[in-house]
Amino acid sequence: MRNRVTLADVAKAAGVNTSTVSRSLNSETEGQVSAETVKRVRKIAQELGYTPNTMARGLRTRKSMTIGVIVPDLTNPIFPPIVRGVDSVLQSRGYSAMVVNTDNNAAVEDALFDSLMERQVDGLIIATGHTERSMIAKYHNQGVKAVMVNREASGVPYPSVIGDDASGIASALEHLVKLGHKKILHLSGPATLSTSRVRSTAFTDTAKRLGLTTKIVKATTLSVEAGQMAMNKFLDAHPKEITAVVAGNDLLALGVYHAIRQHGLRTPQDISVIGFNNMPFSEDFQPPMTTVSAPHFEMGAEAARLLLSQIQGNEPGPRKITLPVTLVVRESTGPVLKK
Amino acid sequence: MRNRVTLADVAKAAGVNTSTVSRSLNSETEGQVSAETVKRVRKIAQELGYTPNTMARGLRTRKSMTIGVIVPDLTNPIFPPIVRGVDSVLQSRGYSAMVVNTDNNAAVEDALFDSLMERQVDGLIIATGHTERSMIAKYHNQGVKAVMVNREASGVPYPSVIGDDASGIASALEHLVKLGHKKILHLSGPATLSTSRVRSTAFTDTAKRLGLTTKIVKATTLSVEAGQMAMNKFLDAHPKEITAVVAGNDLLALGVYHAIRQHGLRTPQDISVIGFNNMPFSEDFQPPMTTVSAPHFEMGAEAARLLLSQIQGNEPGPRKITLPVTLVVRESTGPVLKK
DNA sequence: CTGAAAGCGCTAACAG
DNA sequence: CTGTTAGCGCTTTCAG
Repeated sequence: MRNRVTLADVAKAAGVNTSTVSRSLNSETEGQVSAETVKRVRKIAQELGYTPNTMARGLRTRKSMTIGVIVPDLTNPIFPPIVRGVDSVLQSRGYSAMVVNTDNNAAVEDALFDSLMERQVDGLIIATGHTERSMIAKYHNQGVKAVMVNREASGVPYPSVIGDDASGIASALEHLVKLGHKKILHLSGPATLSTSRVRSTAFTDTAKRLGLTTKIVKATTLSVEAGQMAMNKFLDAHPKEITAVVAGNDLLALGVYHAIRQHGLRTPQDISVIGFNNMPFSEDFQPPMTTVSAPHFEMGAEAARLLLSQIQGNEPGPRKITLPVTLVVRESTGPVLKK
Repeated sequence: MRNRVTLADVAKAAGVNTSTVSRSLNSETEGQVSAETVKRVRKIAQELGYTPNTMARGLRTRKSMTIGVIVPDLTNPIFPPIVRGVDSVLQSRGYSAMVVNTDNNAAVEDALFDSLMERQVDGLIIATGHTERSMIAKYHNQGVKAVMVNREASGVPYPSVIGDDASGIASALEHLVKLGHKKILHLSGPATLSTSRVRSTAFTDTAKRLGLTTKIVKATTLSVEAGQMAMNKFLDAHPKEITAVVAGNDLLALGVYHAIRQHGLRTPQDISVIGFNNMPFSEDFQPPMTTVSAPHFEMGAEAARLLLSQIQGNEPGPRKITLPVTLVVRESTGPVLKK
């Protein structure tokens, strides 16, 4: 199967050496060849349908021109935009992305990492929130270039691109306060995720500043099911104790919707709900979700830019890029109703 | 950066030839080496942290162990499950997927295809519905192995894996008829997409069989916006002409929701709506969407299986695999209300 | 400006 | 059972 046309074929047809063909076809070296020859060689290559063999080239140049992108699960709607953002800058620079899913499983991640290394990826974009510190260390020890996205970077040797979660949580709480809410629950994601920790901390800090009465409940994973379960449990134990919940992400918030409904309550009349991420279609939920919008596509693009610059030799240092987020007010939040 | 340990390093450390190391490390050839040597070599490879170089191997074996997956847009929620399905079987067989997005742009697709060829992918999984016949021909002429997924295969030299769209549309219409609907609109996707055509035809056939009064309107793309626009236009021109709409997919159906709301009408009280795909979170829409559920993950997995079998030399022939779909009844459909 | 030659890391005959 | 020898297709000195 596939392309049998090699440099040698083109060389023979053009009556020149393979090195001349190579130089003619590569824009960085075509200056070393007479314009005339370049033109002729290119024409012949075209006619013959020559396609460079990336593996052969990579073997020689020690570059694969591919970037590994590690996500927990592509099925989680925040990742496709990130991946597409990554892709948008990679593609324009001749790179390709190889996306892998860890399903939040350390063993899987380990195997996937090895697989990416075997494929000689030139760098990594890591979007798994819970990556073990040790895993990151392993990457770094092996001299792997990487950038983290949607993940806190503290104490880690790689640059990272994140949304301004703290400010997002703050505006969520301020919005609720304006609506008259004073007793607010935070349904947090698991503490193993850096984003969960950041949002939790921001919640606590802002609530204190605003003088609110708060509760924090942790969900076991960032999923609708976990959110629903945790919220059901909370409502069972503390009915009518809160008037609003700020969820760790939209999936959790959706779980909260379900739990609220299961308890015969309504959103937002009985309990207001705010999500995080503004994932696709959150405007179409029932009710349309008030949520903090993070620029996922741009985060991916920025991460890719950072990585490429690192690959080109620019020492990065553990830089941290924070992109602004905005609260999108829809219909899952409303004023506190008097009883 | 990266792994400097090569076969030669391991060979030297073990006091054997590189070929012995190669044979020892590869499960298919380890039988050619004494068990003792295998054990020793593997141990040393392990200690040295040897990682095979896929590019070197691929150059030699003429296999990249990577599969190109061509989708229109990863951001469309039906594709992540397909990709994960593909991945699930690829991974277990040592292959990796390289996913690219065409954005339904022929020029982009062309460039992406070239890029995949340069990367020496061993095969293609094509999930773009509108791929030009000529593009497919190009693939085939180049001896590229491929399987199509979620796309009709007629007249095309590749096997394909699709959902049983016709039966899905039929059950949708039967469901509506049971609810008393007689005047039904089909909001179809663009005719350039094979799935749109199949569903359209099925709609017409079934409606005739059921003796229904129908209309068909075409949206320009499979998007919420296009669906909304087309439906708005229809409602402007023909208010109260229909009591239900069967949309070409969930995105279109969502657009229909919006248009219905914009016209001050309600779903399902004024107009019932049925989508297609049962995309993630369609149960959380407002209202929860009645839709035809297609087994996307399994479709991807099956496509990967077919492709791998083809790569292993099993002549495929233009086979077509149809997976069953099921109507999921939720709250966007209801009985016709008397005026 | 162009050719010759070497070699990236690996596997696959071919010998022994 | 193991070593020798090529060579996959390409880029890159090094000569000229």
